[in-house]
Amino acid sequence: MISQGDSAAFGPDLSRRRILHRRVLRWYARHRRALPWRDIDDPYCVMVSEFMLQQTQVARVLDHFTRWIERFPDIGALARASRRDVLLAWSGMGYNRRALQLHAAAREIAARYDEVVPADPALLRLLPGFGRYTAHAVACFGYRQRLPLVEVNIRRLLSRLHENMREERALLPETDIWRIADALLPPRAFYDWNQALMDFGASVCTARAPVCGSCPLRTDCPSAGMLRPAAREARVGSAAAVREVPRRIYRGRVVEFLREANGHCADAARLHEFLFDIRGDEERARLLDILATLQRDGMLRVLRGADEADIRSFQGPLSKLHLCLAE
DNA sequence: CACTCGTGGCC
DNA sequence: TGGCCAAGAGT
Repeated sequence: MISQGDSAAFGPDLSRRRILHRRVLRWYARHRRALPWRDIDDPYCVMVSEFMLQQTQVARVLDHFTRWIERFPDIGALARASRRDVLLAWSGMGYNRRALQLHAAAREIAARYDEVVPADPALLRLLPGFGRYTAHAVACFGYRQRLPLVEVNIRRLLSRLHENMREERALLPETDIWRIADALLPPRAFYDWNQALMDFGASVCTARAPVCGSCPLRTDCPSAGMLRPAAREARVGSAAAVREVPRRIYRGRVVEFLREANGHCADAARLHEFLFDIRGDEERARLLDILATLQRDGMLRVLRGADEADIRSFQGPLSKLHLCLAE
């Protein structure tokens, strides 16, 4: 990827870019967090950390990462594990499909690549759960390859650094940010640079109330001191309008319920009681819909006489519907 | 491309 | 207190 070389704040100007690199890396040397997946040489550990970190704060991952590595120390161990054990070990992390994708990726790496995580981002990109960010992150942090990264922290930071943003929530389009990230990537210190930008975005250039006053980039940044909080969305309709609970909340509760079933099967009637205070036809349909999507995603197994295509068409009493965590 | 996917902390 | 947010990916 080549910089467009237009009016990009730092793109064409090499000396300004170097100043920026120095300021960020100096800040990083002073304020970097000690993270167990940082500056290690095991691409598998990097891969695990990157999956855990998808849409998840560092603090939560710190609670799970080391235990996970002890439980599944390498690609082979994870590939040989059952889905059930993987889902149990993932408890508390959220977005349970990530666990299944990590598992599926490990099995594919074991089968196709002799348990060696590919170094080529184009190959990584083909594995389940690997988008552009994760493929570049594993190649960069696992194999020391010079590749740009864009996730939420970097997107926010580079947006503000590139243009005068007026609202905290405002972001430049992601395609623009990838181009900017590529143009700003230092020739040698790219590993620390990528790590530094994420730390910096998490603690200085934050989503809400960024601390521009003490920011080492404030003289470089067109948005410094200009960011105002996003306006609150006015409530539409009646003041008491209640937002419906998203399906994924119930999905999470179902999976957690099945984890605690401790290997035994649960029947849908108990799940129905567990999920809903008021239980009518609507709640029954809601439950069957939830179970159908969980089954589709391979998170649970449904045991019952007839093998109908869709659980949603189940007619009998819920107590006759037995299910358990995926094998 | 807008929507879906968990969980918990934050102000 | 409830809406927003967090090292994104899949559809």
